[in-house]
Amino acid sequence: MNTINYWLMKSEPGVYSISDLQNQNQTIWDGVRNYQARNFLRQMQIGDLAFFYHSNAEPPGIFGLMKIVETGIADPTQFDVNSKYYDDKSTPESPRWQTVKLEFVEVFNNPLSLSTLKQNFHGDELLVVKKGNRLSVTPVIESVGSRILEIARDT
DNA sequence: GCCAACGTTGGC
DNA sequence: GCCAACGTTGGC
Repeated sequence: MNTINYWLMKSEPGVYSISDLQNQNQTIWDGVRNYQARNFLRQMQIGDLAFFYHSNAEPPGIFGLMKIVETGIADPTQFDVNSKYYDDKSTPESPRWQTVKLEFVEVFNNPLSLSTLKQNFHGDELLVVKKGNRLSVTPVIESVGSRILEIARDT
């Protein structure tokens, strides 16, 4: 079966924003150092769609869409002694942190701020609106994902 | 394996 | 800047 999954991925726009991805077209999503988030990265399939969420932003929310174009990439920053994401327990033979390559799809006409998301979805439907949730990579159930797309593309 | 101390995330 | 809600670390 080749079902397309939806994901939500957070980044602080001051560090890396949807505009940065638009300019670059593709990026490796590096720097994730949380096991639960990494496990979701491992589950991603080529062709899956991911919402780009701006955290620590004004306002926080979903601002665009990207697509997974490559999976199972060893995060290069884990081997870089000068990176803040360096992990001395990880080796190239058995890397601890895997990630994906993403391609820009679109900037949303109607971004969905966190408050808008809270009006439309509950915490059990969409983890990012759940109080206390800090995961930077989360799955989005399909019906919620397509509803977000509808709202985001509405003109 | 427990859990206190500490660090981080991220909304407000 | 505040602080709630986590996750991680390390002594025992």
